[in-house]
Amino acid sequence: MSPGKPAARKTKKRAGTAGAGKRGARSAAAKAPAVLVPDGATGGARGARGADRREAILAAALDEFAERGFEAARLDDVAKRAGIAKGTIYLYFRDKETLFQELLRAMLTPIIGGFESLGQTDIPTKKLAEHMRDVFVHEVFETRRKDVIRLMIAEGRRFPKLAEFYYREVLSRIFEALRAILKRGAARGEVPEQLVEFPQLMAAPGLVAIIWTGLFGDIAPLDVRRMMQAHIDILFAPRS
Amino acid sequence: MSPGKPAARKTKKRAGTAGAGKRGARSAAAKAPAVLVPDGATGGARGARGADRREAILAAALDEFAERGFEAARLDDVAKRAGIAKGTIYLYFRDKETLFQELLRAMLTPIIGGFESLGQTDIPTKKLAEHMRDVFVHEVFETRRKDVIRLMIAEGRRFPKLAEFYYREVLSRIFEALRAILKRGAARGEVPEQLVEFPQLMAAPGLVAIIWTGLFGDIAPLDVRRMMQAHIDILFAPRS
Amino acid sequence: MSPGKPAARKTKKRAGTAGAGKRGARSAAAKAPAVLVPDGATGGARGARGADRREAILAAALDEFAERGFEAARLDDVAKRAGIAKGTIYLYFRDKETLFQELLRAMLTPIIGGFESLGQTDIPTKKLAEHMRDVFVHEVFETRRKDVIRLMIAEGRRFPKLAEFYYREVLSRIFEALRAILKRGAARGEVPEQLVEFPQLMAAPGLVAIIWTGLFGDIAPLDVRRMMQAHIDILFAPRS
Amino acid sequence: MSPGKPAARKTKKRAGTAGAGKRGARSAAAKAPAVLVPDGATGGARGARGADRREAILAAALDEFAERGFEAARLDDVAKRAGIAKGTIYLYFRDKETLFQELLRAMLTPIIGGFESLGQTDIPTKKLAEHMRDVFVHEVFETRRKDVIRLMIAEGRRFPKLAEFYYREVLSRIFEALRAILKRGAARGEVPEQLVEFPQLMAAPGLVAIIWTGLFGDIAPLDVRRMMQAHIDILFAPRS
DNA sequence: GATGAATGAGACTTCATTCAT
DNA sequence: GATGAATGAAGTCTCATTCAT
Repeated sequence: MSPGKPAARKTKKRAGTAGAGKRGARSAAAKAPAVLVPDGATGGARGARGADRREAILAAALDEFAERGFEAARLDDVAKRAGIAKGTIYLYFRDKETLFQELLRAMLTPIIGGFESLGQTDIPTKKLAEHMRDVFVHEVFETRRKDVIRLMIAEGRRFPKLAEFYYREVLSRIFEALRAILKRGAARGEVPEQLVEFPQLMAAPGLVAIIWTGLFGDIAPLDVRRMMQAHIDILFAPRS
Repeated sequence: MSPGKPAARKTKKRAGTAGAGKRGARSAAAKAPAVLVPDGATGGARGARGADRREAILAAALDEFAERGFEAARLDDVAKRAGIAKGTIYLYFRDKETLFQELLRAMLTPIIGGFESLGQTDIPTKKLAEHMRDVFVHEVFETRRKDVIRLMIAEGRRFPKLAEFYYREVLSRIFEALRAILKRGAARGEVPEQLVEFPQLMAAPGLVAIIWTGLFGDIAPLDVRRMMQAHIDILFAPRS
Repeated sequence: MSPGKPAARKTKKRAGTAGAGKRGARSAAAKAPAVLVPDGATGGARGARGADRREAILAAALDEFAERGFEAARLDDVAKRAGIAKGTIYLYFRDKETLFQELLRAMLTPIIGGFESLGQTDIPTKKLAEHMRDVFVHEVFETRRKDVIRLMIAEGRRFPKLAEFYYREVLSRIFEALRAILKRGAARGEVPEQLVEFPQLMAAPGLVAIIWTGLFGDIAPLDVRRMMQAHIDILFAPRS
Repeated sequence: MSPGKPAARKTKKRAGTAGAGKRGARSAAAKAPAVLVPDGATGGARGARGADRREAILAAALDEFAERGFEAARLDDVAKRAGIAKGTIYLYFRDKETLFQELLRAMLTPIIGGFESLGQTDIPTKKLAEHMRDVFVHEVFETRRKDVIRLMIAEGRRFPKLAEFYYREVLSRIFEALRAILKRGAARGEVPEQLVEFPQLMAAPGLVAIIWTGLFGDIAPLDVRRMMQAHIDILFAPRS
């Protein structure tokens, strides 16, 4: 669970990854590709090989970056995990930085999809909020995407372009949609007015969940779902 | 055959360092020391020098680590920024990792102080919350401590010991105090019950503030104070 | 998801010295490879290159270590002498210490060969001794192996494992064989009894030869062959 | 006895000098000074302080150099062991190399004394040889001088001047005296003629003793005295 | 297209030496 | 004279990137 001693760099002998190389390496790959690549691109005849490779690299990169951060991750390990040669990475990505950025972009983009359509329905805002919470828990928190967001948080400052992209393509859109929903809810008296101006307050527990779990998950587990429910209950409490 | 002169190492002239001390180097030092060092320790005759140096290094390290992260920060730059020689760092810290950890420990520990005493007073919980928000804004958000927390968030996973320390020495205490306050507030009907179980919900906007500002501060400024006020208003809204 | 093992790092297994090749790299390489590598393994198309490099590094390392000792030798110079880049060394040896130890092991191991078979013959012990002296002079004293033994003597204390290896794999075997020979010789009255218990006395002039030549060879040359002959004459003098 | 792991340089914490600093540090100092400094220089009033310091440094240096070799020994440790400040060393010795050379010179010079007078007596050569063996065992082998000779052997090649000095001032004189003795012995038929030309053969077991003990003393102890006796018995065996 | 050996800039760390106190 | 904090050259080792096969 815990990432172990940080100073891994100094140990002379590599910590025996033993089985992990075979088993663990693919685990992420099995999940991620569907997310990273538009359907249909996978099934091709021979040319598909290239796309597969790309996927394998991205999946492996996610594992390594998530585990060690951008600087500490080694392309050597990414290659090993992807089951390819180190040089091959450079056939698909200009350099480490590009790999990192494309990984994050690829993983972050599809998040929006679900949210933007939510505003259409006419169900009670609280129900909507609970649905959003479920989506977050299942599609983000219990997913590799949680790690992607964590990476974004940890490294974002050093990749301003990436942060901007994330804001423009993801956050601003989500908050746009959210704001619309909250506005309607406020109009109906279901939600406090203030949320409209600061939809971040609505999302804050998600952020807490990701960070808390990452840092203190082992020492002080957090029941994320219940926390988010509590938050919703507070926001949507009937007010006088 | 004959090895000739054994390693006759000559020290080159100190020419290089001559005008070394750049004034800009002190920028952070001007702020941090007050935090890092107990008042009065500065003026001494003997040990003071050492403490000063230590402070200068910590201040410079904060700048570098905050800007680049643990791995990417170079001790060379830390030294340059502190206006000292590279080797001097090692007179005060065993290695880069120790420097990093001591920096965070030194900056994080004093955070608790202010919070723990808050529970004693008997003023309305909302007022207390607003006071806490002010403390946060002035003592953390508008301070280098904001960067320290950001560092903790970004690198914490790779320094489990540090994360544990932070949880044990800082967070758990703050939440302990917070929980007591909220309990009393809930008993008086000022605060929703759920906050007692999840005091994280109370602190969440602070987290949002730090991360948002760090990543999107330039693109999409956030009025942190107002956001936190909105949050308080929602939590303490009279409920039916 | 979970950070799992801290490192996916694997120890690179060097596919042994299996593949081989000669053709020297530099001065010492011209001599050493024949010693370090079994003949006939040269032909391979693929691995040959790697083995060559390895040989070149070992040869260069021998030069540098012999000239300056373990600590003072610089890998930079080893690389330069081998005609490769600094980093390349680390593709073949984990670190400086490993390089040093593998060098000594590789050079010392084959020494035993010649000696162990000597006991089989039935020629007079004195003739045997003279033959051994010739082997020593040609295979050790006039060879790079002389330097290796010098290194072993000079640095052995700081590498107890290596010293133990040398004793176990080389010396004890040689002395075993020697003792058998001397025992037979003593039974025949050709050799003084005492030599059986202290075969070191038989080998002592070899040690003297190596050390004397190393230290005073230029100032006070020593006719090693004649000295060893004198020693043999004394030991095998007919006694009353 | 054994120097421990060779890679001491890499361990983060210095091998626990703990007790050694107090106890071990003085051990050598207690013995060496008498050797290093002409009698009478010690007892002065106040000025003696300087000579004492010098002695302390030399004694400490011997310990450190013997344990780690010239390159690996750190002046910091020498100072610590001598109970002085690092900079003080430079008040007495120009630099590390000078310290090393003066140490060896100081320790090696007095060795000759005893030997040169031996030739005067008229006792049987074998008795003389046995006496010399006793002197060697007590004054060299069981003494710090053994380490000095070991150092000479290990580092001599890198300090040609020192080797030359040793040869000129020590070895050549000893062998001169030895040769005279052996010549007389040979004339009387007590000793084989050949020894006169190669007195090294007489001294060889001493060399073996020092080196063997240093390298394999722990694994395969050697009864030095008996070995030397055996050697003498062989050399002086009545011959037909 | 793939490979992986090779490269070499660059990071951390050590330690002989200096010098202000 | 002593001190020991400070210096910075130098050494080991890592790893992103290249390129011949």
